[in-house]
Amino acid sequence: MTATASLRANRLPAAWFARDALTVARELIGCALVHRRRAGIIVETEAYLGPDDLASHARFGPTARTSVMFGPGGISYVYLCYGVHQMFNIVTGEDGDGQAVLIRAIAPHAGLPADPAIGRGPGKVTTALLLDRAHDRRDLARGALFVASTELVPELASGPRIGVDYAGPWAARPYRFWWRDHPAVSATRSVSTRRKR
DNA sequence: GCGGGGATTAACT
DNA sequence: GTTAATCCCCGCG
Repeated sequence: MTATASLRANRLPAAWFARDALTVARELIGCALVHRRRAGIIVETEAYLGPDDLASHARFGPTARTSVMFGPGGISYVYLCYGVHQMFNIVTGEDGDGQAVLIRAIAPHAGLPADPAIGRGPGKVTTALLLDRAHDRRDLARGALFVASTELVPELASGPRIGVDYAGPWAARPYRFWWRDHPAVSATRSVSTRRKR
């Protein structure tokens, strides 16, 4: 059995994503993000809570681009940032919530060079896994793109999200989560820490 | 239509 | 620390 085939047996179902973005963002750390024969361990995420969250694309309500965020959890949301980089997000919560989690960094796991920089940063995540906007609105409960649980038990840290200084009071809230001291994390700024489970 | 800005990155100084 | 690359989306008219 190949590495990604065994991960497939641990694919997370749609119901796993039908929870609030903060919970999903925390619990995604240590899970595997898999696309075809490539897989990375998620080591950094950010939660975006809904239309009230002034850092979120959902702040304008559903639009042609962001309507997927207002659907049920477990669907991908991929968009282009700065005209250059593709960002991979997972919609969470119930239909109508507008919540999502951005995957900011992965550590190489299968089918990738053993270089911690390969998935360090949100634009690098999509490059490493060969994802682009063609993978927008995919159902992660089916198909070649999915998330799988692992036996890993990361030590979690949290702090403010990156690059959202325009979001007023929302900018400082600790909605970013990462695997503490992991070499594949894109920034090392630490505000608080806690242990998983 | 038009204009401003952004959930970034790498390659500078 | 600063900046260029590069383009779609959104809000407004």
